[in-house]
Amino acid sequence: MGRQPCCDKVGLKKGPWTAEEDKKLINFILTNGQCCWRAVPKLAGLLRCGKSCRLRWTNYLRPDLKRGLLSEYEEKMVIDLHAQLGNRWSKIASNLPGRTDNEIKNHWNTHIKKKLKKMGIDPVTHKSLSNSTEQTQAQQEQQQPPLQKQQEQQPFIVEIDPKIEHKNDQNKEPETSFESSTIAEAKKEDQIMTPLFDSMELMNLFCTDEVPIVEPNDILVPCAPSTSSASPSSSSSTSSTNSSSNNFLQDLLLSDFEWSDTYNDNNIDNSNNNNSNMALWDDDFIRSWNLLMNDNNDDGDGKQVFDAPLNQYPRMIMDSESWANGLF
DNA sequence: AACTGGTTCAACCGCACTCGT
DNA sequence: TACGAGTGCGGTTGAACCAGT
Repeated sequence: MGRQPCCDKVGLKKGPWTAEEDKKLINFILTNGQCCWRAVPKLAGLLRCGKSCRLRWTNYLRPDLKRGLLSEYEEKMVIDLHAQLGNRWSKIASNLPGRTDNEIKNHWNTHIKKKLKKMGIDPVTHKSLSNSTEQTQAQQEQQQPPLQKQQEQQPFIVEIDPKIEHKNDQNKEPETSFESSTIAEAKKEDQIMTPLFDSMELMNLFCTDEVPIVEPNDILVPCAPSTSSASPSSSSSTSSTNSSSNNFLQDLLLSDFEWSDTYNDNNIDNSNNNNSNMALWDDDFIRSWNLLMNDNNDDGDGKQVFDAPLNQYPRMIMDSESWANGLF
């Protein structure tokens, strides 16, 4: 017996989301939190399937998402995690706060794969490409040692968040021999997390899979003064945990802001709790939400840079006021 | 300016998994 | 245990964008 489609596809809209749809979805989730995705489109007044709504939210609208290309550091993490986990993008993403599996998958396919090939590394096996002669291999290794060698030389070891792994491994995970041996051994020794990098440790404490259900009272915060919105200089840089973003809440006069209990529970043992929170609410976050909250009624002052039919809102520009006034 | 080929990435599709009954 | 609904995941697609000619 075949599975029923996730939704009745008749009359449902497909393709790129419009700003209007985004607003509806955000508005609904902010008001009601994330509930049954199947019901979301109906309740939110969207002609979309629930799956599409979930995807749109998790991959694009979620407030904690970073924007922009992956940093070198993140790229390294992806490569190393991929060496351990293979194409399990969601697991890889769970070790990269603010990044989605889709984003990482795309970045892998478009950037990292090529880079590795250029470096003479097979992106699948993470070993030197076999078709090269030993000599050229040696040359390549001199120029750019394969991953394992790199790790020996400058031990960049991406460790998998044990919380995530243990959680996931409650259910059997078909693993390749390569990765299973690595991970299983690490588990045995119960030392998956080796704090090679403090920032790494910090980052691992936040898992995008553990993003709290966003409750309205978590997000409906006083709107940031427009001056704090997205200075152009803070472009879509990938490392959002800079000093300025660390003061983000203070900048917003939100010192009493707190995450929901769920979130706090997840981070209760995090001595750097503030920092991890900050990572969620950085400049990019404000900017992206500003982008989303643009009102179509914007009075043609040049902020709206997309043509109505295209509705390629990801690239539109606007200010904080529109976020405050446009949606609620 | 127009065309073309390559690149990027948001979104879709279908299968797998989890959970409740 | 079996079944169905809901959700998650990874592969794929296609429209938009970009660079070269």
